[in-house]
Amino acid sequence: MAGNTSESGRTVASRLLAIFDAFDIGHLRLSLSEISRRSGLSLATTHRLVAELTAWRGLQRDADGLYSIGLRAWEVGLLSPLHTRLREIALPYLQSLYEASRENVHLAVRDGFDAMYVEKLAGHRSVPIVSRTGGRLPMHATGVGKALLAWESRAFVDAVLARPLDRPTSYTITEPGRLQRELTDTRERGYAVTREEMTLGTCSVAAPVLTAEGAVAAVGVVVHSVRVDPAKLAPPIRLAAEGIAARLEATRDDPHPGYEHDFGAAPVRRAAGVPDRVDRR
Amino acid sequence: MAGNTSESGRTVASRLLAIFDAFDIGHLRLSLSEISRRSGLSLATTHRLVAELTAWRGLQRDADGLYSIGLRAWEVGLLSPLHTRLREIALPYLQSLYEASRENVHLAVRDGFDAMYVEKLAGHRSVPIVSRTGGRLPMHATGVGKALLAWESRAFVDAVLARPLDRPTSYTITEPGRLQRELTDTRERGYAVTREEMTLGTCSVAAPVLTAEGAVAAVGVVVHSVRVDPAKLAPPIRLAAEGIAARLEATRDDPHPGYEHDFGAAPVRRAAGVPDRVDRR
DNA sequence: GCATGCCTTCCATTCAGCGAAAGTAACTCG
DNA sequence: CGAGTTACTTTCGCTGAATGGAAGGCATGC
Repeated sequence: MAGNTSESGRTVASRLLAIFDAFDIGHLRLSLSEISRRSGLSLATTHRLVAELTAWRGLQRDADGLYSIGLRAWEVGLLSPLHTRLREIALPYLQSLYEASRENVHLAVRDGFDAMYVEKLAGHRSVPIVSRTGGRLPMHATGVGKALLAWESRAFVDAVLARPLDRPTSYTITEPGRLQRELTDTRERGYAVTREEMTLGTCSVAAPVLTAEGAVAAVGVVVHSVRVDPAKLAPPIRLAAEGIAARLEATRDDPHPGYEHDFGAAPVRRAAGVPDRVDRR
Repeated sequence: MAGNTSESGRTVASRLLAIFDAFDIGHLRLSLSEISRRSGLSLATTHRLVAELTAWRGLQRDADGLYSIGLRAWEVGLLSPLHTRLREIALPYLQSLYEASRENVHLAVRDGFDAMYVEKLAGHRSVPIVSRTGGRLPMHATGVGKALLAWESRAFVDAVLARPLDRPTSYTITEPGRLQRELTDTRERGYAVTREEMTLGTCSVAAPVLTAEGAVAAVGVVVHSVRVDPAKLAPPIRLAAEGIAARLEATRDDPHPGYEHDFGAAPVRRAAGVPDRVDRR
């Protein structure tokens, strides 16, 4: 870096991003020292960069001195096409699906080797489950994951199978051969089914959102094992997935279907005299 | 910066963040040159920093060469307490409110001088409105905004009144005196009401989420003007707001109520051989 | 074929960024 | 009560990472 010593070749940008990387779902609030340790940066560097991030409100410092991800980071993240496009288009379909089934409804995409949950609808009556918006679960053990995987290239599936596969329950399918067959079935059937492979007592049915790009997302429903009949559950899910796919194709060039009247498109005010939080102590 | 010439005193970190700032709801997809222009960075610098951000997947480059906010930025943003705590706690209450009213239900916080929408529930039947998750609207013209403002300090309200106030409709209240009185009424009444002040034909009722910290959020409902009776709408909204406040107070020290079983808390895999998107061209 | 716009790479210059170290502050423990 | 611990903040002199101009490549369009 510009400067003194230590790990050469590391850019300032990578250090700044390492600070974001220090946070995850199990570490939502960190002290300065913890950020320093988890990011591998010296305390002095961490201090300076964290201060800069905090001024931008990518981080926020709570009353007890701990840092967490800030409002501005949240705001910027929501500009992702995942939110503004995919989720926006999918939401009405997911809503209908939820209202028809009153069960957990999921929208997921593939990210690396994980299924990443973009949206989750759940009511009081739904089975409580581990997924959460912004969360990741293994592809081979979830409905949406298998739906995504089944339409991936052979090479990609092989890459997945070559890795050690998590086994959250004793029903989880981790044998390459069985999983391969499972994926073939899924593709022929048009939808994926899991039976207690992620969580004991719950099953899921999921269908891919198929566009010219392939399976860009998957829609799934999670229910109690006892009340499941995949064949009955599947048609409305497939319909929702196909509806989303059609809307995606139809609006391919429209970056932001829906917000023609974009009030609030004004540039974000930077700090300058705007009290972030009035001190009430 | 470490380096050549130009605007001295600007840090690398601020330049990196300026790249994020180049995006907003009206500019979801930008070319490299556009990012360069909008951020005020030289093309070479932009190129380098954008490349670094893209490698981290804070940005993504689409098939047509345009950049947008990436999956990793979205993922990190969702670690904000706004999402993991406030929204998580509030969601069941908002759901009930939605199911009871079948109208647009909002959860908002104050950010600077704006009301910022943290969550929005809407069905087909609801009035179509301008708000969106992650969006901002002026405080003086919205239900949730007035609910937040009414419990702010006198000094803060004065600061708001001292600024030029947007006037989206002819019903918008911008006269300081009237707005002050409106806020006093709101505080006495316990909830805020707007009548076509943001959008013609719609009204809203909103209540603050009051904790020891003050009005940390607000819950609101937006309906067609014709079918509105604020006094009837208010009780369930206040109940929801109070429920949320109580849960917030009760879980004050629990950073993440709900995810005891945090599957997926594994550290995020960095790039290294994980195909972000298999090229299917 | 020339102009235009966009992206990428190269490179000499130089100042922003670095970490050690010292300072401050809040607790704990004997 | 003082010594020790842990966490955070600030200072400072050295230096190599970051910078932007320039030049090259590659599309469009006229």
